Amino acid sequence: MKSSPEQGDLRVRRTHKLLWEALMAEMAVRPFEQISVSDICERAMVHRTTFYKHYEDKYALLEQGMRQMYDALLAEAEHLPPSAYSVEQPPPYFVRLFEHVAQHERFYRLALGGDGIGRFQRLLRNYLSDKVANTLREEHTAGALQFPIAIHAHYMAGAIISVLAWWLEQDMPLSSREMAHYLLAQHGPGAGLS
Amino acid sequence: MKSSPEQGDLRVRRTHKLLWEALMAEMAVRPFEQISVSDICERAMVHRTTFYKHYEDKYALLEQGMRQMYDALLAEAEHLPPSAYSVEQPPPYFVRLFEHVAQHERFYRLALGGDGIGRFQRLLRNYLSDKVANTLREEHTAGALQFPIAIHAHYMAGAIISVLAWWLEQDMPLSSREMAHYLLAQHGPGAGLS
DNA sequence: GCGTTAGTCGACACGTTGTCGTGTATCTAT
DNA sequence: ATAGATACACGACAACGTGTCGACTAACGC
Repeated sequence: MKSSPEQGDLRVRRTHKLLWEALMAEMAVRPFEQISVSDICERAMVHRTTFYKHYEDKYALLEQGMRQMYDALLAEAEHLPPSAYSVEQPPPYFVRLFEHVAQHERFYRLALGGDGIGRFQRLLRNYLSDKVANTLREEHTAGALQFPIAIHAHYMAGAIISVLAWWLEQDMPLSSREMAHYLLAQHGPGAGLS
Repeated sequence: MKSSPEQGDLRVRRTHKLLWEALMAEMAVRPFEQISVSDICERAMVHRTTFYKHYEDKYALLEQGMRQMYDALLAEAEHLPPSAYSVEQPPPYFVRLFEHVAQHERFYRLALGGDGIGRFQRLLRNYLSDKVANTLREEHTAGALQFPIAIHAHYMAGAIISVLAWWLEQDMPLSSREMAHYLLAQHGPGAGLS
């Protein structure tokens, strides 16, 4: 119990790390579809048979990485309600979101930039639209709805992701706080989620 | 000049059509990445060598189809300004947009649904954000900007695409006019593009 | 009708994929 | 520290998709 085992076998963790980083490096050069398992293994200096002992194919590897990034986001954000908001102070939830993206910049550049990773964008969009929908439901429980919550939620989710992508593409010229502020400013006061 | 040649060789047009429809049919079943040229040719009943005489690979085929859909959208929408708008009458530009998507439902289901076609979404997002940005620039030429036009434009573009995707996924429960109305209603009056 | 061109056919070398069995290094638990 | 389990490396393998070739046939446009 002297050294915390962190988790599992050291060799396994190393292999996973090597393969993931090799994939990321490869994706920075050419699109995912035309990266072969051989390419990944060669760069990772891992034998190809070893790859197949861990993943079914390259999609499984990508899926796991995506999943981990997604879980990290959930862990950071689950205790932050997106509703707490005053006009001058940008809501901590959205600030945190931008910080999270900045922190994992390399991954999000691949996921949201260029042709993007459709699968991850879908995951993220569903998560955000759920978050927004829940907030909307809490806010006007008795208030008359001018339009379906679902539309509003998907509208916001798409907008957020698009702005995130723009932010990354511009090499993050504004701070997370500024971006969070602008993001909600777009929506206008009194239009919900304010 | 009796029968209008439409364009070019009949055989070529037939082959293009067959290959494109085969690809669409195939994409309705399995994701694009794991569709082989052989699959497409088999379904299209076209010899594989013929495929390679027209396209470099399956990506080229997809690209051409995308391009044609995109050009069709431009042709329909270029003479419709997105700005002409009164609160009760939804703007013709957005109504037209929804109608266009409904008209080519099968393609847009593939492009925006599931994992989507990242490349096309990127094309569409850039087009929409340009459109929005131009409108914004015209509207308040002298008005003080509360936030960068670029952010606003990308915000709107992402929102529109996301709502379109939702609409298709729900099997289009609302009319194009209703959707266009809701789309702008989200944004709230006085928040630009109104 | 005649020349041109698209399409078919079979075959080829090449790279990638996924899966073996065997041997070796390295981790975990006692 | 040692013994047993397990991850990894290695080489080989068949199966498949890819992209290209030359020669033959069918269909189109003028």
